[in-house]
Amino acid sequence: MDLEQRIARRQTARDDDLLVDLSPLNPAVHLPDPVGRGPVLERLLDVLDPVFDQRLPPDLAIYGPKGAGKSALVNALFTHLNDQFGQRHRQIGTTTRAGTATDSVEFVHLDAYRTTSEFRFYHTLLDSVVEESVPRRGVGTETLRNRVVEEFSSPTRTAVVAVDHVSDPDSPSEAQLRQWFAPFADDVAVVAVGRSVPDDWSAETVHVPEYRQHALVDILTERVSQALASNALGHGQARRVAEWATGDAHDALAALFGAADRAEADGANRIRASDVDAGIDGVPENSVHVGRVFALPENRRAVLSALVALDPIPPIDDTASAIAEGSDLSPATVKRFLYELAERNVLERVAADSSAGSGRHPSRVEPRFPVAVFRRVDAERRT
DNA sequence: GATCCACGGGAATACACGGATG
DNA sequence: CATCCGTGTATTCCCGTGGATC
Repeated sequence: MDLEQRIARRQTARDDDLLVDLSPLNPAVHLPDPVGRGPVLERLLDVLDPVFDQRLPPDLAIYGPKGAGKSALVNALFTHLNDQFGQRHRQIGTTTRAGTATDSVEFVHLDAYRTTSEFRFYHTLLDSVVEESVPRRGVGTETLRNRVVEEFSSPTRTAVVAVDHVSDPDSPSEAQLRQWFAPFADDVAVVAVGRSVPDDWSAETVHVPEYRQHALVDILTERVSQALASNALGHGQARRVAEWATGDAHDALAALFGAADRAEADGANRIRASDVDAGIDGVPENSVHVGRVFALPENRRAVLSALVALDPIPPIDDTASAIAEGSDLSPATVKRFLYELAERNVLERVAADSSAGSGRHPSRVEPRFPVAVFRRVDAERRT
């Protein structure tokens, strides 16, 4: 957010308004400049140093616990580096390959949650590297792969490709990714971002430790200052949330988002202790990152959207038919999706009341992500 | 050059079987 | 044992694309 936007937001926000703009409290939104990450950034720049001589850096694994800001770091760093080196994209309307190509290194940030098949992998990669749009249908995986290889066969074209969320159960394995990268491995440097270093990783590694208490408070304070009217949140409350979150920025932000959402709904002009309680309460233990929920395919998100509108959530069959009612999916399909989402830990199956008759008892699904954040952000993107 | 159609990947749906439960 | 949930998987459907055909 630039200064002009901030001023505009302040102008439209009246004095007694609690909220200026909730998006800085959305854990899935990355700020352009990470707070309090100087040493790690230095380490990353050390490893990436060859790009300053237009050369490819070594492969790199960035690892650290959930909510430590790995994605935010990579996102900010790659955005800046691309402005610096990715000159190719600045050439307007240039699709010719020969002649205009300059020595440049591109920085591509992929999300493994969204690149679940070989086809999607090549599609996303190609799409972020070429100007023209890449067909999503009617074209074979091999065709896409050949086009990617062709793109990178140009001697001046190289890229640093970060793959976020590797070695997660729902992501393709690192070995799998290796295989997909293999046809043009000499022309790209791979940055694997995840909770741990992939097995058999022989290249560079950079560890991103979890936030210290005070660092997390700083982050919360910074984001709150952009999101809420001044003095809307006491310092003690920020500390309390940071303490509860034990270094996990995602959970802390989600809790504050929920607190602000509730305070606003109540017409309060500041965040009260009870709002913080409720906000914390609205973040499940071992919560799934909301960004992951938003990365789900459109129809799954629509199903979740309808699910969080149900209160209370009935047993699965009733849930499925209630959701199917307002969509063009059949109840059987919705049910299938719900089980699939539970399998992927986005939802949790819990025992529904078991007093009913014979046979196996149905269950119910509960969200395992911060519902307040999802609900509000989802509603916004729908309008 | 216009039209047609087979192809490909993925999503939706159907279906069947295994196993939990009383 | 009867019943019905959960899950794996086969099948159908969808829909752009690009080459074949005329």
